Amino acid sequence: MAEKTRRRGAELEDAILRAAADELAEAGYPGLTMERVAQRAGTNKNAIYRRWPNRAALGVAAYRHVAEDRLTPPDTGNLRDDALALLRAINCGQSSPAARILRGLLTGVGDEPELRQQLHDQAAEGGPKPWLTILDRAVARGQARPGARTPRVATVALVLLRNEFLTRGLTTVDDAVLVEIVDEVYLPLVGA
Amino acid sequence: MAEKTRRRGAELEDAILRAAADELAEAGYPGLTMERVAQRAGTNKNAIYRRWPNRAALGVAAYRHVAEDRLTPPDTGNLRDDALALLRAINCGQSSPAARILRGLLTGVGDEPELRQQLHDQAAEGGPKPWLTILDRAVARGQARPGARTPRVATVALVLLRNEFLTRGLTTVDDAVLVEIVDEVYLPLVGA
DNA sequence: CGATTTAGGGTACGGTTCGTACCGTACCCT
DNA sequence: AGGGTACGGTACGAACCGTACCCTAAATCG
Repeated sequence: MAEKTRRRGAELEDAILRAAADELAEAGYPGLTMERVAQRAGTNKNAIYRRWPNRAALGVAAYRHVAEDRLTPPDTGNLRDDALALLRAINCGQSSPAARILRGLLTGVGDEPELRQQLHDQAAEGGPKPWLTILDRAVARGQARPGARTPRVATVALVLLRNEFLTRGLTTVDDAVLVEIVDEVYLPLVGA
Repeated sequence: MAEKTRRRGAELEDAILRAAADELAEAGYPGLTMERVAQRAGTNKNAIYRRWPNRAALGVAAYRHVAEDRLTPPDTGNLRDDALALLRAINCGQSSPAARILRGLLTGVGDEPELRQQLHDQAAEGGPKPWLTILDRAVARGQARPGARTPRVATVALVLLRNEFLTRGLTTVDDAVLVEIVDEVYLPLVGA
């Protein structure tokens, strides 16, 4: 009968999250179906609903699994190149399916502030940490003013890029836009 | 029987759009249901699907119907107050229930690039024009550098506020956030 | 003024998906 | 060995989308 042993606990949970992440990558959040996730994970909806209360929660949890690859902040010795490298990594990089997924999640989470908070915190494209890192180095080199080291200021370029994704509905933005964001906004904003 | 004459054409279309806009304002895009719109408009889904191919198209059309009021840029004689006034007008949405609807649509219209394009073109909280207007006046007063008069730079505050709406899922942002956006980002960016 | 065309009203239906409930069974622990 | 827990399978109700069908009011035209 080729019966494998019945999975339990963490092993099964991991399989579910992996299946959900695959579905997200293939069909995006609108295509994330509980039944298909269950089938792909070789289990049933029961095991899913015992862990997450609804589809949105599963989606957010699975997104965690996908977007695990943190951006490692570049260190070119030049703030402009660092910022461009970060934007390009988000834009072209492997996280471009992640952008689509994130967009779908933002639409689907609805009125659940807790899930939105999770998305916003850890979320999206590495969060504020890499930006604060490159800013710290720039301040040390005298290329940025110390007052710029706040999350709001540091992530302005990220927010502008995200805005391009959201309003234009694209998964990739023209490189000239990245240059424009850096040269017209980011450097004048944080520069000394 | 108090039978009113059967509505047709533009009259019925107007009633449907009005009902859809009301539903959008109350429950947001996820709560926009064809059957409820039909019931609220005193008709049935038939009349709706004869005019719009699907739910998303109806949502965008309903937004169009109520989004006429443009923001008139304030003129306080002070760039900081002008910018705050614009942000507050968008935030409170008192100028238009349309703003709230737009937020719901932006978060709710998922993977339909055509509709997203329509929203982005015609809409978006007044667009860059009022921001360019207050910047022009500020430049004339010596409160802003001339190079800041580009759409990308001028609308940074708007984009940051929109980002708050989208990532936090709120319909209203705390006023302190507006002040932070203006003082930490906008003024340092455009100031001379 | 009567006949024809058009468009709205009412309703039912298929398909899909969410989320829940029930029941039998394999696994873990003591 | 025995019990509690968690998994597998399945069926079900509810909501919603989009479509189909028939009937009727209204506009249009001969």
